[in-house]
Amino acid sequence: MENLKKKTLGRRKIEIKKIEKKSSLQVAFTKRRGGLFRKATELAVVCGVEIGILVKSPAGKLYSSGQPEALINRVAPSIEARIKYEEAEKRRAGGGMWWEGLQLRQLEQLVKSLEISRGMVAENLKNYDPPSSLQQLITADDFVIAADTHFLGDQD
Amino acid sequence: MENLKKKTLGRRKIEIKKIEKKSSLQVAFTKRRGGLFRKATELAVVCGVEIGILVKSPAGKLYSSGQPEALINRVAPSIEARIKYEEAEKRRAGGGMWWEGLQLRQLEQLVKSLEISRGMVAENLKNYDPPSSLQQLITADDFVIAADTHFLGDQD
DNA sequence: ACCTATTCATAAGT
DNA sequence: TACTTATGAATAGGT
Repeated sequence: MENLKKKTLGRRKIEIKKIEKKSSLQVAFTKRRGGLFRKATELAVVCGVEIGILVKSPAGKLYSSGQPEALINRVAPSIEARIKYEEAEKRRAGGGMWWEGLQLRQLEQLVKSLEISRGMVAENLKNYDPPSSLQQLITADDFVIAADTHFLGDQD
Repeated sequence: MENLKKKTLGRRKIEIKKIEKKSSLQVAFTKRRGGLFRKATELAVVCGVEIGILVKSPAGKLYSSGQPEALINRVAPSIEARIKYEEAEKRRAGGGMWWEGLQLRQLEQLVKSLEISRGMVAENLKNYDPPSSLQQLITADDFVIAADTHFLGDQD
């Protein structure tokens, strides 16, 4: 006679809250990271847009999808804009913002440093093809860059 | 008598390739961006990890989920590490890398600028709470920062 | 924007 | 760790 017992209970509804059991968390992280990166790739292709994702794993490793280097070129301008805005806002409102303690020279230096790094990184990355052995150095520095399915290391 | 006609065809399988019809692309982008950000938030909560996402829309607007500012602190070290690695590699292999044209001083300046911006941004963001009116300036500069569902603007 | 049939993602179990 | 599968969740197309 056939075994009528179901092989699994199938997917079951879960609460969106931190999983405490370590082995379950590891499995969930791997599955969900894969799903997230796949969705991101689909969105990028289907809609023809640029996407960058960075995920720091429970073990502290860094995974990426898309063009994470390009993120600097996206984030830096927003920070510059914020600083410029808040500098104006400070004059109008009369102080009290977080950069109060900063010297004007420091502020200028920050903006300039962002401009420099943004420009140079963008320029140099144009014809940059990462050597695979780069992985080792980065791992040694406690930074693992893993592009989509090409992830590294034994954990996560 | 009941209307037996199905109300919709339901979801249908699609090829993962760029949608050309503009209105469909707009709808797909909005839906998929929302889905991606929701998934990212779930992953962050369920697994207790840090995530940053940036998406540039078809119209050029920038949307984010997670802590995009913090990404600088993740990406910058990897670029620094890359530069340091390749500097060593250059000496070993005898040249031919992309930074060949850079003066040593420029290289040092780049690394230093990344360190400065990383440190200062991290320090200052600690007790930073963005004013809502920041949105306007950033929009004017052709950059829209939209955190998850709190997105801005009329398009996308 | 809403609906819903259908596809897709995934929690558990093995 | 990889595979299975029942079920929950996301979404394509229509309205």
